[in-house]
Amino acid sequence: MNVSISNTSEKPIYQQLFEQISAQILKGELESGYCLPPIRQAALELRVSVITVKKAWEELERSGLINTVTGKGCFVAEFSSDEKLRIRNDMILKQMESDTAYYKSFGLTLDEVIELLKKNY
Amino acid sequence: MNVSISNTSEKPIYQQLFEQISAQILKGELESGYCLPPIRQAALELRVSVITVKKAWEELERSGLINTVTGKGCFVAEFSSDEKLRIRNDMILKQMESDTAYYKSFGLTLDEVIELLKKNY
DNA sequence: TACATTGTGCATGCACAACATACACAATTT
DNA sequence: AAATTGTGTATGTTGTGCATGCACAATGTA
Repeated sequence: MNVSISNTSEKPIYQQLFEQISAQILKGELESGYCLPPIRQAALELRVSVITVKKAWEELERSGLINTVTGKGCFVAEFSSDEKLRIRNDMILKQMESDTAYYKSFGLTLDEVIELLKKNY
Repeated sequence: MNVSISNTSEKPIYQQLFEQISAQILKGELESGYCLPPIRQAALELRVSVITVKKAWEELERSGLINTVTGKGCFVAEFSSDEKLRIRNDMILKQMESDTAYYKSFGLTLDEVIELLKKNY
């Protein structure tokens, strides 16, 4: 469990959790079959409610990233590297769509965006 | 009033309004001194509540983009092109910071991000 | 079976978005 | 001046989503 949550962030806690665990799975930091910590333990560790953790785990389940077994635990799903890459790109593209919409609304060109990115990445 | 709002968007209506009007002012589409439509008329036109419009106008006021005069109306503030550009860049940079944080969390390099941008902008 | 550990379901509190309505102030008309 | 119209403002209500605690069900182990 290598995650850090911010209570001041505008993003809901469960979403921060979901995003960080997702990234770790898709980057390969958490291997297939790995058992996530029990929601109670995670909740204790992160100082949030069990339900908040559960909600994040639910999102992971719905995205097909983990398999939940009542009474046993939550395990990172099995999928190929290709599949992993596809899911990662889907997530990133979905995010990028809304990002670019914002930039476009201010009249930015592609080159301007790239210029700003180079300065701030 | 050339704005379009989506009731299904995850973003609050007042924020959609704020972002679109902001962009129009900073792009120069709405000139200094221009009088925004009365909140009642805008509300009627957009089929939302007066209060939703007011909230968006309040954000504009707080950002220094308009001046509100009770009984008269809301007017686009006076500022130089330089100032306009500065505000625009501030808004975009603030957004880009959180965007890039997301990309980085998935382990994307700057080049990968630029590649994706070129494909989808 | 008995018990501990795991995830699940339900009811609550709180904050915020959106709404309808009524109010207060300024400009105009009479 | 007083009344009317047009403007933004304030109050109170409703619905939705985040976060919570506690009791329940399913699984594994002694």
